[in-house]
Amino acid sequence: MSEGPRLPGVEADEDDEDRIVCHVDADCFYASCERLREPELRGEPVVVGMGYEPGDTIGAVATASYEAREFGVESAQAISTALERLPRRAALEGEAPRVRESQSGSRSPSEVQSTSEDASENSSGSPREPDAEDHDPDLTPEETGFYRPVDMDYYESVASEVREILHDCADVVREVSIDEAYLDVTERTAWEVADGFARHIKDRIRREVDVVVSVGVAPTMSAAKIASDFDKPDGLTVVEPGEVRDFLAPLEVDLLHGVGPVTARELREMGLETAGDVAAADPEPLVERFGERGRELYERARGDDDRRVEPKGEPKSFSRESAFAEPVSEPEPKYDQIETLAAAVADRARREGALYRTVGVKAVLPPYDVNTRERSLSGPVDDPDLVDRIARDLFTEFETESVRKVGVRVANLEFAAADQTSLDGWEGTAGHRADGGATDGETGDGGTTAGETADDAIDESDAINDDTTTPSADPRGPDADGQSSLTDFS
DNA sequence: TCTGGGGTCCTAGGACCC
DNA sequence: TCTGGGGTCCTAGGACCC
Repeated sequence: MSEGPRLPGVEADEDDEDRIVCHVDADCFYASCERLREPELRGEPVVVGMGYEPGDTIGAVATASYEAREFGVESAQAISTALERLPRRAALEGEAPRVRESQSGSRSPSEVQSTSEDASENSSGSPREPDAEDHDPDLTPEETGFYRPVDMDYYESVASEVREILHDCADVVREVSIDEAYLDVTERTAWEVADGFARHIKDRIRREVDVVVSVGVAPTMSAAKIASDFDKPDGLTVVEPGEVRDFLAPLEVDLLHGVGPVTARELREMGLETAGDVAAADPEPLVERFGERGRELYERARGDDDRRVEPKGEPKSFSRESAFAEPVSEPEPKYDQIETLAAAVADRARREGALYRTVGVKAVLPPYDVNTRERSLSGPVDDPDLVDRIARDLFTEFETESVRKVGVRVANLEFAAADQTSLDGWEGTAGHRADGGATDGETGDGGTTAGETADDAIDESDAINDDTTTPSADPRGPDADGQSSLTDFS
């Protein structure tokens, strides 16, 4: 096997074949959540849009219910495109205001009330949406759907209920995203009854949270992932050891995890259409073309994957970005956005207890030209003003460009609570900078850290002040910020 | 599909160190 | 001063995932 040296205490190889890995994947999760609090949406086409406001036509599809997908609405599609294929139900209400009631039959008389509390904090809660377009007299209700904006806080609350069940069903859980997780259930079940165990997980989630999930069970993470996709929605697929390669063989290459449109096209150009083709191919050309990913692809296609299910570690970066309704050339709106995003990112980091050592910006120029710039500091900081100043400075390059989207990011995170002192000690001094402040013992003491970071902050702001030429972007001026940093910390 | 938002990992060149 | 090899960090871009 292509196994590196093992850490002491980890079991030997033969153990790997005995893992039972479960991949649990909620079906069109955001749409399911919307139906939880708005039961009238059950059975209807539902589209949840990101960057979308009720009644608007901007944004993109985050999730489309299966009913909506039948109209050709797809994930990541522009809302404007989705609306062409599936007009808003609201567009009918001016002419046929009773449509919804007649559809939902003898449902509880308080159906409108049930959403009124949503409406109070978020005007999107009511099923009645503002009309954005002219009514099409030829539309029937059956040809329309409901559009809702993403509400992550609510989805997160639902997800945490699901998560609780998952942790109850497995010793190790790796949460991949809000709607997806791997479980190592080796100690909880056996292959002969894995099917029933997976059924049990599905049933519990359905009963206790009223969310539908698809489950894949397999001896490896990659096969379990594909298995859970195999029979969506409400799927349950078990692939036992020894069956993996045959299970994968007929699948098209783009169903393999890590194969997107670009790689799929290149694989096809190499004459590899299915996972079976990849598994039977000479791995060398794959490695030559795709590097390590090629090797991985080859192994995964053969069912070889020795990754263990492990809990997810700390995040590596935080970012926020936002698109303009149309490309912007003037500096001010862009700097305003940068300022907002920088504040949001810095706030997030602070809430999560993260220090950051790198600040970056993103500028997307038409047609879709992604540019990133970043700068690393000599030590980790928690300094919102600094994030703002560095972000502005990095962005000056794009000041006068036409820009359709901007973003701000912090990375190289360090979490105060994390103690990994045993692994990256100070014996390899070569790689370390002279200051070494952050790793210099006493990591728990906030005062020390703040002191160190204040120095870094000042160094940085000085450097920026020197070449900041923006005339009047910031009324307070960079100097004022530098001063406040200094007084805050020292 | 004319393009949202939040992430991860990989690659490649250059700087810099030993 | 030139040459060599190894290692790490930094930056930019790209592919991919949900």
